[in-house]
Amino acid sequence: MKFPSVEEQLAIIKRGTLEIVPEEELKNKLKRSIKENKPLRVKLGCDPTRPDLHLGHSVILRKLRQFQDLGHHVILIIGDFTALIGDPTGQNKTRPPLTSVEIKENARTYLDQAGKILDPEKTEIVYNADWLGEMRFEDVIKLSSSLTVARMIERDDFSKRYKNNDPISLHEFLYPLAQGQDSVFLRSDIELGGTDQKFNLLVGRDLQKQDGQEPQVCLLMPLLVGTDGSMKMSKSYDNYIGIDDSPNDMYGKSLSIPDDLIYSYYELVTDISIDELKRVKERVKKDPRNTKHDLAFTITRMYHGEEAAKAARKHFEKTVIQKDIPDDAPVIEYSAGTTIRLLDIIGDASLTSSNGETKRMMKQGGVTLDDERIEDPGFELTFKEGEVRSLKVGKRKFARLKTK
RNA sequence: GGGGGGAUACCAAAGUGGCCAACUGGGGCAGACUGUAAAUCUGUUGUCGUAAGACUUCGCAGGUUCGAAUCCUGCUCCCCCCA
Repeated sequence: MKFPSVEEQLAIIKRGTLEIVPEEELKNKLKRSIKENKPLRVKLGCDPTRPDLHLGHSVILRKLRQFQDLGHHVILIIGDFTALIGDPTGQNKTRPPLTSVEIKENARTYLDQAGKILDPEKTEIVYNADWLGEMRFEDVIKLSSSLTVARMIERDDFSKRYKNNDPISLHEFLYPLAQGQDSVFLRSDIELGGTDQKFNLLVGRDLQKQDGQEPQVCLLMPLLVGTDGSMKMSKSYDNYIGIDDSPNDMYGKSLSIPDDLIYSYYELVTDISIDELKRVKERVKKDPRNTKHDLAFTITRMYHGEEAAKAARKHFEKTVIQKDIPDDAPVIEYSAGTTIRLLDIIGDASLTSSNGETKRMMKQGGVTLDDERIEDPGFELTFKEGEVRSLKVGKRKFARLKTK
């Protein structure tokens, strides 16, 4: 394997990266790696508590992929042991512990999804229970002597919880130490993480130094802002675009981001070249609409391929712009002569979660049958031979009513 | 070990015997508008019922009362302060 020059590597590594601590050390590591023809060990710990990956996670995973493409060695740590603690970073509550069965299950789905971004052939996967689970209480005590309480509680998340009279369990203090111990064990050269992970990653440096190792370089990626345009992308805020989302959802959700996020999405979650990125910057100002549509297309194509992306674009134009019902709407069949209330059809097909909700939607004008608003909850229809009607409930639920 | 406070719908938070299916904010949903599933504005937000109305819900289990989220008893869980 021949490595590109330090400058070329840096250009790629720095794309979208918020902070490199410290950059000088990274340069030295890269230089040495070229000289000795030895790949750097790049580490990412993942938390198998919430296995549904979204574009926010993809920012870091894609960065890892870039390291792989540059020829470096990537190690993905499944935090099966640390999941027993739960990363307190940014949390306002103690996390509920998971059972080991759940953790295993989650780890598998995590790897499945991460495999869409990383090169699975070149990824070393390790489980941190393998070494953390072996430590003796004595080792843990020694480890915990390297951090002071003052340093822990000056962290924003902890100090807030403390002030709010929210509980902080002692074991949560151990999380950064456990994560740092991973770096010691794996002798990592670089660790990736979101900016909110800065504290945890820096602890790794301390512990490595204490162990007599050369400390790792910390590479901090920005937190991707979610589709709501204000908070970080997260499943719990429901502002996320999932890696497993359907092409239609992916396309639609991508379009819903505010315009001023277009550039950073191109930078952080797509694979367009650095040159193209420069052009995007100009284009956003002149033509936000099409730039955003292209972004949605590019993202959808990355995860579902060209054809699916085209179909998703068409679907969006049809349903959202023209407010038509899509071709692939589910078909509901009743036999000829059946007379039934529309309310019951919607209920039977579970297009809403209760009859109350259906009625509410009807009252608010959200239920349409063949382009005609149905506001009367008692509305009945009779199925006639050979008839097909289109039903729309709310913005995004459709069905075709057919006579059997 | 001692003392104090708390548990209310998806979340936060009012309510302290009938006017409570429960104020308000966030979130969600719908409508209008828009290049957009963004922003904004408006409406809506327990279940069943076309409706009238009925039923279930305020940590859990009992009790008092014509009537309880609100009062009493026991239980569970949580937080703070002092040591």
